[in-house]
Amino acid sequence: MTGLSRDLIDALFPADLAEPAELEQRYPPRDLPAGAEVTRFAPSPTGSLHIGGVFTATVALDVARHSGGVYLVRIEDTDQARFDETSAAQFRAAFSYFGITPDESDEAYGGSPGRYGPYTQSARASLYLTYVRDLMRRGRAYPCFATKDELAEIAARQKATGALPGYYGDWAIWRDAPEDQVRERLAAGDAYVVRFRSPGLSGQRVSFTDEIRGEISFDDNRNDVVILKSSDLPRRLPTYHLAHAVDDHLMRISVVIRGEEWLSSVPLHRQLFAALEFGPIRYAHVAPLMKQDGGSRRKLSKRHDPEASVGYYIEQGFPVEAVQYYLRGLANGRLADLPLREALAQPLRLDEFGVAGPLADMVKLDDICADFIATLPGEQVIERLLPWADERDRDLAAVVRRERDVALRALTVERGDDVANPRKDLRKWADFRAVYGFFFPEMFTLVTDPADERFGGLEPELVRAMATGFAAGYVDPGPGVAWFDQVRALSAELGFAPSQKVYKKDPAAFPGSIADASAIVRVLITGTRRSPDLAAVSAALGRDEVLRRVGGIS
RNA sequence: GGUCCCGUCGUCUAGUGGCCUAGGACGUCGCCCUCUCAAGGCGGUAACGCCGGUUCGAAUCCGGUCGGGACUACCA
Repeated sequence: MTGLSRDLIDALFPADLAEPAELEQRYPPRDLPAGAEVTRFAPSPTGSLHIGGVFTATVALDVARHSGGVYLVRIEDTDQARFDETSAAQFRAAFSYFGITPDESDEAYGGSPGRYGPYTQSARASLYLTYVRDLMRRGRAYPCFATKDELAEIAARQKATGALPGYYGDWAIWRDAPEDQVRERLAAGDAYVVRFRSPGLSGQRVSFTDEIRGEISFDDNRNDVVILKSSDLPRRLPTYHLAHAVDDHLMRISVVIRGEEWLSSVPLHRQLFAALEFGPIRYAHVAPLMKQDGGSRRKLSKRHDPEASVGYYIEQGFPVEAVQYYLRGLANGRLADLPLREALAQPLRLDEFGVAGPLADMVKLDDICADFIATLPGEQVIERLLPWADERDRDLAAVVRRERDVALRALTVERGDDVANPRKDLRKWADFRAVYGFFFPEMFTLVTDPADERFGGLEPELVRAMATGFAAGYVDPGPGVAWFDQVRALSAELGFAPSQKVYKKDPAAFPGSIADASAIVRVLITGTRRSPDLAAVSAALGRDEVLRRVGGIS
């Protein structure tokens, strides 16, 4: 393990690279009170954000904020082939929608650039090179010229002989290659990667503490993993492993909160930290959100599940607080039993996390959302609805703005401070049009055909008689007025059964029951057979509008 | 295949040797209320994966087994 000579190594790198010691000074430990945590969320820019990302980011942000620390966003774009340039805008929109704006990040992501930037890995390329060179100079990393074919062949032989897969031991053909062989390939212009010289011995165990899972032990890493990608790529970028070590150290992250899929890489990461002479870092591995798939479950996937993308929540207009409340409940079960406002204010605790991946339950989310919106005063419903509608339903936004008073009155129907059991008919802003649209004259189509199927197949003459009679004797709803009595009386006059019970006893004796009779009025006033309380709707609509609607048929 | 993680009602969970004939929430079913919905009230349904052991006593501790998941890339 005599390394390569210094001049050979240095010739591989730009001459103006900083030394590790300089970087230590440029990015000094943060001046924060004891106990303050520095956390980060590090997504790859491959399109829209995954809801699991919002989950992890929420946790990271919460841990930082509640400890008086810093939460930052770093973009992991070392895989230039998968880079999607729409990501920045989508991420930023998602952060802002879910209220998880970073303290520090590149400007495009909503945070303010701090002194630990840049916060995008491709812009940090020379930083990684400093450490790769340093590792090589100290014999802890080496160039590897193995081609894809050679690697495939090694893997095949390992499989055939039952050997453990990987690039290690005798299989690591470039690990101790003589210097002249390296020079020869270099001179020939062959492409190479840089591999970490793993100090791990086969069979050696290592253990560490995960902030969520507690004590965990693994076989130590023995693979000489690639830390710097191929020299024939347009840009010399590191793999995730090296980037993680360099960035999280230089950004002075105190606890790495990331997906569970990284758990088994921790032994490697610890070797890297040690080789790089970085201080220790803590880890918390969060289980992924799952989706029921037939008899088993799998990770919620952007490809297959619309609810995996944050775009879905934004488009549908799920209220942020409700989504946050749901997510926090999944993180710490204790919070799911608290009222929403309290649960949102309570700190998330890493050691209270469930270790198994929870199933994302959209039905439960709906319930939480409906509950939440039901507690909102009308003014606030409108205030939250409008920004959503401006983006997703401009016609609706225009109508609600123009007729704000109508919207406000509509939102007093069976809801509001004085109502014990408010209606829970809105789960997300996209529901508004369907549920409340009929209140707005401009969005309401008059029902003019007495044979309309919404009347349920009643004789057109009967429908017309009900309409005319209702209009003729119309009494406004008000205090002390039993508004529905006028419907009841008219219904009896026209021969309808006074109740479902009576009607069912002898269906032939009546054209229908009071339910069918009131449906006529309901359809005329609201356009549908299912609506909130008619008296309350009529009060919100006002006498003129009610009569205009009922008059559509006579 | 190997390594690791995980395993309580359909779902999220409470539960850390006796308070457990296993509690709550969502769902679901039934009833009540009722002019239709949305709600609301009341009630029901339903789980400790399995097998051994330790113990006076186990959902809780141990071993095994089965099942699920992650990783095993020059993707992150």
